[in-house]
Amino acid sequence: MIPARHDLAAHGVESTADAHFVCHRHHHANVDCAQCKIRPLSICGALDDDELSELESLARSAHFAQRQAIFSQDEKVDAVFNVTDGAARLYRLLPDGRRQVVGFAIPGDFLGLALAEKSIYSVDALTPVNACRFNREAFSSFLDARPALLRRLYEMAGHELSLAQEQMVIIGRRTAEERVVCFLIGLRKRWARVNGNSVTVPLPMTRQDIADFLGLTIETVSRAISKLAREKLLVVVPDGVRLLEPARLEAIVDG
Amino acid sequence: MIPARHDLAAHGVESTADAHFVCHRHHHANVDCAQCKIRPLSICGALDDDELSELESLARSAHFAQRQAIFSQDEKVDAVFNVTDGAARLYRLLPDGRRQVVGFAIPGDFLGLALAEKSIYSVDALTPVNACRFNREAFSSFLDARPALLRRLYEMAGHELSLAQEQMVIIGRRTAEERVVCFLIGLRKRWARVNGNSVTVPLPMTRQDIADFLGLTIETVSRAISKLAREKLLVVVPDGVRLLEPARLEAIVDG
DNA sequence: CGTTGGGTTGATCGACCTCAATAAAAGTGG
DNA sequence: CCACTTTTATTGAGGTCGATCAACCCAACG
Repeated sequence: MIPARHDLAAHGVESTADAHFVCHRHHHANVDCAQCKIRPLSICGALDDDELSELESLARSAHFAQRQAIFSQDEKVDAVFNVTDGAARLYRLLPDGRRQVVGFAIPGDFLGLALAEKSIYSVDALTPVNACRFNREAFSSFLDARPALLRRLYEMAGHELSLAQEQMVIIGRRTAEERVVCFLIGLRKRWARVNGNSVTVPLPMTRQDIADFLGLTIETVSRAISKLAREKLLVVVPDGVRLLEPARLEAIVDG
Repeated sequence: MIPARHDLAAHGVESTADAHFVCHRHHHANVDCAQCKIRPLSICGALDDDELSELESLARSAHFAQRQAIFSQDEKVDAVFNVTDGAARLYRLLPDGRRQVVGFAIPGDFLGLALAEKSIYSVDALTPVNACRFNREAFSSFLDARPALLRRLYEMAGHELSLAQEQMVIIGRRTAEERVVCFLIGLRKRWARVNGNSVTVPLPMTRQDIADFLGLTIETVSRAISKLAREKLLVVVPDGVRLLEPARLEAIVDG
């Protein structure tokens, strides 16, 4: 049987790829890098003051409502984004509706890293998202004149690649429980750059999103989390989990 | 139960990471880019004549025997390679011996793309391998002075990333038979750049390697190939398969 | 207060894994 | 060149982890 097929409608989003052109309060506003809390986490951290102000002039602030599309699979990409607030999911759909989430974006993450003309996956907002928007071609040209930034992006691409390979190991060779634990530990580590390393891991995505990220079903994810809670390794809190024994969780994964 | 655990010994390689320092006939020989058949496929294709001769002077020809290690997981990387002949497997091991193959390298592929100090995976030769060897730090410096090459590598990294994400979809959301068909079609497409698009797909890797790439067991891979052969979609030939009906195979995958 | 979208839990089923036997290659040494 | 071993691949029988199907809970919300 075919695993994890579900209705395309179930993943429907409220808007199309270029929906970010609709007007919002903040749309087309310039950005203020000086105030930006996530600058050191993002590509902008690689720039000196002059470069930063140049890049700043290319950037426009953008906002996406929850569930709004940021990219759509197989469609043209005309802008790239640096996420400053909120979270998004990146996923690919098979023709019959099976879905694989290939990643989640949180503040500091760059969307459209490959600068490809067409997106090979869809991205939509899990929560309201604020981002810096760059015209793709303008950004690409800027890059050609700024080897330091290009180098930084190259390093980020290498990092993404290693995360993707790690995810292959998780999906290909780990048990359901291990997958869930890897996911929670990995996500906590990523949030740490934004939140400090709190033991509370925000989960802005649904169980279905987690399942589609881990190659599992929603029921299996739910059961795994329940089991971990029963074993007092974590507690489920609104919109997340609190890890009670990070060390024992780590042991499940690399023991 | 834990899937696909096997003895570490079963994957043992005959040599350590820096075994390429042992002498061979061609070791430390200069390379001759003018004679290189795979130049247009590789990073070198991005260079003009001046740049190429500069890069040529950094390159030394290297040879690896079958099963010899090229990189080792968690160990220092002091050189990167451009494969000119042969094939290699890239894989990660879990502490208990479970293995995930994250990719296969064929002529034209670059090993060490991320230029990381430590390798996150192991690489060893499936067949005798010839490659251009570059000192990692020297290559990295060369890169800083050659934005065009950096850009090319950045694009290659983006391509690798999209392959890795595609592989996530395959492992996470496809059935065993689909995985095997995706693998054969995808590999054929990659060989096409080297061999022309022959319907014969060379398989220098073992069934175990394929299984570890697809998140399956060797038995499941074997059964899937047998089934495809029984259905006259392919025939098994020494060291490979011949695809009899590529169109129907494609249909299994994107139907 | 009915509806709707998540989430949890239970019972059953099946795709793939495990275990086992055999076959076919590929080395190896005499 | 041929026994002998070792490695790799195939095939079968049976077991299991996670999928499927289904019921139910709960909070949000118009």
